[in-house]
Amino acid sequence: MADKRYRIGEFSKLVGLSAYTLRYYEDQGLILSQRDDNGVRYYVAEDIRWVGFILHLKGTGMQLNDLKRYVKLRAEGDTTIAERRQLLQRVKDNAEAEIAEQQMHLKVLGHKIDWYDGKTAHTIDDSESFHDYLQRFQD
Amino acid sequence: MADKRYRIGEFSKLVGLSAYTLRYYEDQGLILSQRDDNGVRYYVAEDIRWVGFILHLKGTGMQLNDLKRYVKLRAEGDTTIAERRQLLQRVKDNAEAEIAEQQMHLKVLGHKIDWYDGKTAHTIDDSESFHDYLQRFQD
DNA sequence: AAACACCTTAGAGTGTACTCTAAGGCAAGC
DNA sequence: GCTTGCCTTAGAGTACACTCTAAGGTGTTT
Repeated sequence: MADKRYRIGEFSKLVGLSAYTLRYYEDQGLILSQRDDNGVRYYVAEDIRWVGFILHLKGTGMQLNDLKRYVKLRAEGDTTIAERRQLLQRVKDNAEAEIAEQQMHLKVLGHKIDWYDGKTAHTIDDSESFHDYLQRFQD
Repeated sequence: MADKRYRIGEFSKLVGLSAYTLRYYEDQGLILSQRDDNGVRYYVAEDIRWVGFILHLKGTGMQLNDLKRYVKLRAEGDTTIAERRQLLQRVKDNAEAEIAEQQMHLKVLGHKIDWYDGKTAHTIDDSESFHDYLQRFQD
């Protein structure tokens, strides 16, 4: 495996981030790239995995600031593992709380859709407001 | 029930939106308010429920634009019920897809935390990278 | 030799949803 | 009579994460 080199255009398609964003992330310290003899960026397989992991973190709602802090800690070596773990745990707890809240809101939205269906099918009395209807599901 | 009137300051605390935001939402057509003899806004119990519902929709990730469209349709009367239902269904599908994605990302984040724990407790071999470790959970 | 892909710095622009200020004014309560 | 809370319009500011342009350049491919 002669460690294939990907230039920014190819890498961009590979990871699904624009070249702009890749340079921006590099500026921000999230990504590193190597350079060939002409100063042109290139990336290797390892970088695909790293960007992939960053995208997992971003996908949980982790913000750039926290991501930067995480990357900084990582660069400081194994002594920061506990701190990194803690940071990720906080992000995880946060994300889970947000999902729980969203699901609660979705429940109401689902009831509203059902209510429309009931009205349309006349299986819900014309006089029953959505607010009254919702009361039926107080659990 | 002499329909208690809430002025914007009190209402703001009640629904958890700043007075600025309430006026902004009114500008945007999401909320209506009534006025007393001096032109001062007031809200009634029904408005609490309406704002509550709006917050449920917002909480699912529905954007202001869609919210505006929804409110506009609502104002057009019963003939738009099918369209409203469709709009809400789209929002619901979207939200559910987003949650599913977030949960997928959260899974990886969870594994990373476990991996840190394994490293710290030395139950994961020093030589095993996170990427290798992750392979164990390919389901 | 032209087209193409890349490089740089610095800064402007985009979208979303607020959030606040300025500058004027009215009405009720202490 | 002063403070407090409200009113208006219009516009500026904030936060986040990009996204793009300008204006110059290098090196490779057709």
